[in-house]
Amino acid sequence: MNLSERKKIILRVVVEQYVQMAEPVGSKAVATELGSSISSATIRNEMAELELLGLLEQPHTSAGRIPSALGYRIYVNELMMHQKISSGEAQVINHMLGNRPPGQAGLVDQAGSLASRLTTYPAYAMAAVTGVTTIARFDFIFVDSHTFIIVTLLNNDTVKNKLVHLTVPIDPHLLTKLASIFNASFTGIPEERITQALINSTERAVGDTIGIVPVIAGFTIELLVESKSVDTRVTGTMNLLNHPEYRDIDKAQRLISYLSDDTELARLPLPSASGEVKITIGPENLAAELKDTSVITVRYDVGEDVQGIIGVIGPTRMEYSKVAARLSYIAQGLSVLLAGGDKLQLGLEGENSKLGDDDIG
Amino acid sequence: MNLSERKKIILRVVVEQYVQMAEPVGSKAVATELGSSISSATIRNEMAELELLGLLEQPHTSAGRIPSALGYRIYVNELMMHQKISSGEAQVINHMLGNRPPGQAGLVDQAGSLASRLTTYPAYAMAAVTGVTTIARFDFIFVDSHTFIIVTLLNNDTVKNKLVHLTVPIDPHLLTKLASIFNASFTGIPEERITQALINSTERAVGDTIGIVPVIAGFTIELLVESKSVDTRVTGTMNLLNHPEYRDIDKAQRLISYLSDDTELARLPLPSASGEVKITIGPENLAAELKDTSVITVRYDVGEDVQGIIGVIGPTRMEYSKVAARLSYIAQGLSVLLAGGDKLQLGLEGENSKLGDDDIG
DNA sequence: ATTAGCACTCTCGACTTAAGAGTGCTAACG
DNA sequence: CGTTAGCACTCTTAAGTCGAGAGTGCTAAT
Repeated sequence: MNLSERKKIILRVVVEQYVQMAEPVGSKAVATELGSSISSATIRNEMAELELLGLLEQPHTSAGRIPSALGYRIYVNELMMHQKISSGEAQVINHMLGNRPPGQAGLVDQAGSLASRLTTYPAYAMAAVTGVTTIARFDFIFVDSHTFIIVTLLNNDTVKNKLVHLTVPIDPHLLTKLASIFNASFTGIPEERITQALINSTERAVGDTIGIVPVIAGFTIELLVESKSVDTRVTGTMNLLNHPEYRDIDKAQRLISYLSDDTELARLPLPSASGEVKITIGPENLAAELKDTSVITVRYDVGEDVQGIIGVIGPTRMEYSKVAARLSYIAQGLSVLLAGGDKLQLGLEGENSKLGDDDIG
Repeated sequence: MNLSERKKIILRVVVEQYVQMAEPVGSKAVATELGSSISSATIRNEMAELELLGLLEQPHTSAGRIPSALGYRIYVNELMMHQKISSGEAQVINHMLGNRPPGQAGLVDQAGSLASRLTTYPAYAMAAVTGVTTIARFDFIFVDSHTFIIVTLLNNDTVKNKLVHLTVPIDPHLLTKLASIFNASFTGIPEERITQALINSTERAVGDTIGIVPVIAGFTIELLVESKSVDTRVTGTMNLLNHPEYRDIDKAQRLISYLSDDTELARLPLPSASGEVKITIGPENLAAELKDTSVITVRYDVGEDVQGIIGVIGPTRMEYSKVAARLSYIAQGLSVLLAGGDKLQLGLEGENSKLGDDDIG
């Protein structure tokens, strides 16, 4: 869009004033903001033209003007100052991502709640594993004659376990045999290849008479299926209520119920590259429920396999630059922490290593 | 409180009408509800007396009457029909508690969300472990020269694990040694008794030069501390917005922010016996924020050690009998499922056993 | 003791009005 | 020709007015 320099300035001022005040801004307000270098009458003319161009709108004849979706778009693309996060804020974010309370839900969760707190909008976080998950290794721990533990190491370096109680006694040697057979035939294969045929043949190979093989296989399948699922968390939903556009309970509720539907959230726009911030404004959203809300998402990648999204949803009247900067910073932090965070370094100069708790459970 | 039979009937009708309609009920409404066996004038007199007794209130001179907190109390204690849950509802509850999606948060979580859905009020669920948690057994699995897995079995039959990466190679024999030493000195003791002195002496006994003992000890402490924590979940907060008393956003927000404070929630009234339903009405609550909300809680016990609370918070105008019945049923279900749910039965007549996923993680 | 009747009170929505904000237009100016 | 001062006009919003409706309390009759 080719706008005169003056129109750009005026558009920017209107957007910024409106974002801050949540009320239509009039020609006079713009004039004083500009230090009265231009008269309000001139600004009136310019604003009328900006309205013709579809960048501003008038809620009613005798009110100031507010940006249209297109106006926000121009602002975001061309006029917005890309602000850097302050070093103080950076420290807060680092601190909170680093010192998450143990036993709490995972890091991604924490990132979501951090995002919603820092932006005062509802945030959602989703972590997806795009690579194929397989079991790298099985171990079976004999506890007592009626109890053993299944321990599996996945190819993404997480450990999962299950305690199994039996009603018939089990021979420790059987567990050893099970381990070697499962390690031979169930490791390194994706969930689709754990077929009933494989289970049956394994059962025969083990000489299993008490149905222990299907149980282990079932546990394995469950793990692998679960690791495929994209799980999404939404936090800070009630932040909505702080913003005047959601004083209307029904409006708030419509958005809230939209936000609590995971399948809908999965359809939100995804940034195509790691670190990229994607801003979708009002009607640019496919979902009708979001036609006057904006979505800002940022993607973070961890290695090649894992990628995740953090996003914030709020009214179109949003502090785009601030939100984008903070999200972006959080995403960076996540990439770093997730890449190296839960591997414990030992044996060097006795550094004060931190425990990751991702796999505890 | 000694009330004439007629006053009791009138009070009951007023409460029930008001609970349903959310609007003050007048003498005429009561009369028609009673099939006009008594005239509205008589009822007016009775209602005036009930107001003098402090059981009814008038929002303003020319409106109907609404129950006071005391009125609700009398209703709950003396007049309420203790309704049984319908068999259809029971089935729904059973089904949802049984078929929770794998990989989802725990059963308690599910129970909370079930409670909020069935009652249309915000619900909170909290599970507390009152017994002392200790480690029953350690195992260390050698993965490769720089990696091993810590597997611990707790005395409450859950398994926790952690993957440890090392920067220096480790000898498998060291792991065997570690296992025997940790099993000898770290099992069966509560977190308080894992002192720095114990860690130091263990380190010497192992001949640990790479700082591996403190890491394992640290993990252990973390586990035991975590197992002590009471974690509380609140679900369905947004249900509030469906109820007319929370059309006022500020009021809703005050309660919502109260609900998101775990430490406040921990102070809510607790039923003293398992299965008991405790109802706290409006100003009976200690917290000022709850002065016009009611809290219904029910306790469930699992064995001797674990006990938990499920509660529902809503406006004083609440369907007490319905909520109490449903909560009570959910609590029963939880007790049963938690007592036996995650132990897998094997080796009998090949029953179709279900996998519990509480410890998978 | 109960009830019909009635005057009284209070809320609520509809309507009116005045103030205020902001605009668009016209005419004057450099 | 672009800019600006001035002004009539429009529209929203808050405050005030008014009447209908609901429900009460009281009185008097049964």
